[in-house]
Amino acid sequence: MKVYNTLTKQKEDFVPLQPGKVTMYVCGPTVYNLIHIGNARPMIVFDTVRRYMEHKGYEVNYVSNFTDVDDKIIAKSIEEGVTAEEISTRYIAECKKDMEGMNVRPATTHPLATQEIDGMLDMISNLIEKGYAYDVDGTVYFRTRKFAEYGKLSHKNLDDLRSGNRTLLVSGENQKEDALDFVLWKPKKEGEPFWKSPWSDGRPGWHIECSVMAKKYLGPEIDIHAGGEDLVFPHHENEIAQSECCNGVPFAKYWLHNAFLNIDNRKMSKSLGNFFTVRDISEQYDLQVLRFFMLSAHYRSPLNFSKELMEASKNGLERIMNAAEHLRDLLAGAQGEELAAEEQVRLQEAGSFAEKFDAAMDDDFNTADAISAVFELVRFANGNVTQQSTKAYVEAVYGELLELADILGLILEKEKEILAEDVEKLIEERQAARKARDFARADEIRDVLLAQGIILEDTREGVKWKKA
RNA sequence: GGCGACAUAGCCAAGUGGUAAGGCGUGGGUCUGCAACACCCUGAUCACCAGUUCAAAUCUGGUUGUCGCCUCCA
Repeated sequence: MKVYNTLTKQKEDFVPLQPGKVTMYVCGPTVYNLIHIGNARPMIVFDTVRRYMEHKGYEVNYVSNFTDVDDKIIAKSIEEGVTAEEISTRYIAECKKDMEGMNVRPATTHPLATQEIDGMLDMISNLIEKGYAYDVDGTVYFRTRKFAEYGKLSHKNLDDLRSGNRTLLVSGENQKEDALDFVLWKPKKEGEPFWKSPWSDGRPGWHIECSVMAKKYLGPEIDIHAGGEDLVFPHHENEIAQSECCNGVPFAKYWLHNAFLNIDNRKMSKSLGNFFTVRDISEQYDLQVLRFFMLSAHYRSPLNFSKELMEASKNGLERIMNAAEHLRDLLAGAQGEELAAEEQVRLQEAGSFAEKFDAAMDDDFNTADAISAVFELVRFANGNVTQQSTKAYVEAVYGELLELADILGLILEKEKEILAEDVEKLIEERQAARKARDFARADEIRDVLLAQGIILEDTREGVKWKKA
């Protein structure tokens, strides 16, 4: 399996630190509002990475934080006149709902920054002791010049960064020894939440939390650290500095970053009015469609979002769902526990799609290519599985389809819904009318049900219905 | 200003040296009372120019264009 490592700017063979096990840390959202569809991309992409790793037999310890102390959360709490905790608790719950809708599995651990303050105090103290950090009037800064490898992840020329650095306007910032030094701890302002520390009553800087949580839950050295590409600098660069100076070992072996999601080829922003929350999308689409859409491009390519593309994704996903449903129908009536000779041959062909799928995923998680293998399997199933097929054969093909879909986090099984009694009666009446070749009445009933949001389809296996 | 990415059919999107996957959409056909599903058929020489090579979408150089990071940001 090859993965693209931002650190080395190339695809590398994936070799975990411990055979059979993968430790993975993914930077999670700051919970000051409903998550937007941009937040959803790393969630979906790295959830898929996790699923594929597990499919390959790895035991994955997956940690993703919620940042629950931050300027924006405080601003929101002041705006609403409630505590910061109330804001973060609310939006963590909402985020989990959205994740469920997108079929993003809960992490092994979802740590909260506010629950890890002690660990942060320890790490900051350690960095000060070693000379990697300094305290100026209660604010603690990381001394970037002391860490020779600073910049290795983002491949930046630090002198350019320094000279290009804008004037330090923020009060207190001019106390820094170097323009690139960043905050580990900052004193509270009036009315803000705070914790006691040797330096001041205050709160941690943004970067320190991830270093601490990754270490606590995964250890000082981890396999994969992932997040959005905007986090490469400064967030992940700073994490490396903190963790490696504190722990004395390389922090993460592989750094994975997803590209941004754009709207009409522009970055999503509130000021442009092209800002969508996952919740907005869920009002119009099953969030599975959003997931399918996100996986239709490679995670390192920018992806453009639009209504047209969502429609296309919806139709494409429906094709896969239709095939699965068709197979389920065939399975219900199929006989024969043993494959026919011809079926054994055909099944090898079907298996080639799973091989193609794995080959695509092995190549830096090429989900777009993997999806094409799923479509090829769908076409195979639509054309090669019939009412004459043995049960063993139908099961094998159906099982393969479900397995591939599950790696992508797509749920093809539908819960059986029960129709109201009067609707059932109308459907029966329509079947009778069709038998009597009273098509006018049959079509009339179909229109009546359509108005109720129920679509009827007459198939070889009988009448089917679905919600519009 | 510094650094970087990308440019493949109407749309989306794979494809890093050997002659263009897949999906959506369009049009035609088969099946079905019709519709839907499904199946078959339908489409590109890969931004432009030059070079390397027996051979390039794929390598090199240049041009044009789009985008991102350098500041909170997934």
